[in-house]
Amino acid sequence: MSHSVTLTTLDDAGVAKRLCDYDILPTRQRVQIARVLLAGDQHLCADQVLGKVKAAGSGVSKATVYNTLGLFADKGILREVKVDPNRVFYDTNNSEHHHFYNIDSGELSDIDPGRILVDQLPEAPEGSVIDSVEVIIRVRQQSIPDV
Amino acid sequence: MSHSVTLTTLDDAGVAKRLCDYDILPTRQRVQIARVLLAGDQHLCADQVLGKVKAAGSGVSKATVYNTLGLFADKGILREVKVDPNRVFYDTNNSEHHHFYNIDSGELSDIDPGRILVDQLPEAPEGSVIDSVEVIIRVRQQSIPDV
DNA sequence: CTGGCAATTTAGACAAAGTCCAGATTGCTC
DNA sequence: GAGCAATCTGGACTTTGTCTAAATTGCCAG
Ligand SMILES: [Mn+2]
Ligand SMILES: [Mn+2]
Ligand SMILES: [Zn+2]
Ligand SMILES: [Zn+2]
Repeated sequence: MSHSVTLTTLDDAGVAKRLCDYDILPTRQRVQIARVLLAGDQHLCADQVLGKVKAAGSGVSKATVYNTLGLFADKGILREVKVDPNRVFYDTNNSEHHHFYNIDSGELSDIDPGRILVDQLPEAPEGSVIDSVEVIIRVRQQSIPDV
Repeated sequence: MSHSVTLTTLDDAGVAKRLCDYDILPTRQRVQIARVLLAGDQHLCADQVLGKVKAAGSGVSKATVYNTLGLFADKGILREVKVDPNRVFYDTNNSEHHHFYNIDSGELSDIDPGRILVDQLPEAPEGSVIDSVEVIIRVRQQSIPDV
C-alpha cells in the first residue's frame, strides 16, 4: 500500500477511514471534500475545490472549504504549495517532491523525484531551524522559433 | 564595480543614471522609489515601499508604486520573489540566488551563493522552457528545547 | 429517549493586496 | 505656447481569504 492513495474508486467509508487515519473527524462535509481531492493526484486551489464539491451536488460552504483545506494541511493529508502570490495550491501528493510552475498557464506539475538533487544544504540563520526545502522551476510556454 | 550597487549615498542624479542604464525613463516618482530601494540590499513588499516613500516626505500614489515595481522587475533592476501567497517581495539583489523564508517572522534572507547547489536539473515539460529555478528554504523560529 | 454541550458549519460582513480606469499632470517638440 | 504622448493619481473594483455570530450536528449522561 502506497502512502499517497490515488484511487478514483474510493467510497465514503474508505474516505472516512482514511480521514480517521490522519486523526480527522470525518464529518459529512469533510468526506465530500476529501472525495473530490483524493480522486487522484492533483494540485487544486480552494476555489477549484469549492467548484468541484458544488458540481458534485454537495452543499458545502466557502468557509468550510477553507477551514477543511487548512485542517487537512495541518494534519498532513495535503500539502500547501505557495508558488503564486494569488492563491495557495493544495497538493494531494503529500510526499516530498518539487514542482514545475507554468507561469503562462498557471499549471503546477510534479518534478519526478530523483530527477533533481539539492546539495550542500546551508545552515539556517541563527535561531531558526529548517522547516522545508522547496524547489520551484518556473517554466514558460515555448515560443515558436523563426523558420 | 559590482552589478548590484548598494550605496546608501546615491544622489538623485546617480539614481537617474542607473534607471537610464536599465532603459527606464527617470521620472520624479521613479527616482524617489528607486532611492528607497537602492539604499541597500533589501526584500520589501509594495506596502513597505509605499510607506518608506511617504515617510521620506515624497508624495507617490499607491498605483504608481505598484506600476513602478512591476516596471522595475520587467526591466530587471529588481527581482520578484513569490514565496508568500499574501504579498510579492521585491529584491534589490537581482543576481541569481536563493532564499530563506522565516514563516514565523515573515523575513526573507539570501542564501549565500555557493552554499547551495541544485543538481541534475530535469527537463521542462513538453512544450515549455525553463524560466527560472528557485530554491526556498522555509525556516521556523527555533523552539527552546526542554531543560 | 432527551436535554446538555462541544465541535462543526454557515452566510455574509470584512480585510489585505493588487488592478483598473478616466481624468489630471508632466515633459517634450515644434 | 499649443499639441501630444507618457505618466501619474484617487478611488472604485476584484480576488482571495478570514472572521463572527448564529444555527446545526453529533454525542453522551442521566
Ligand atoms: Mn482559484
Ligand atoms: Mn493578493
Ligand atoms: Zn505536487
Ligand atoms: Zn534576495
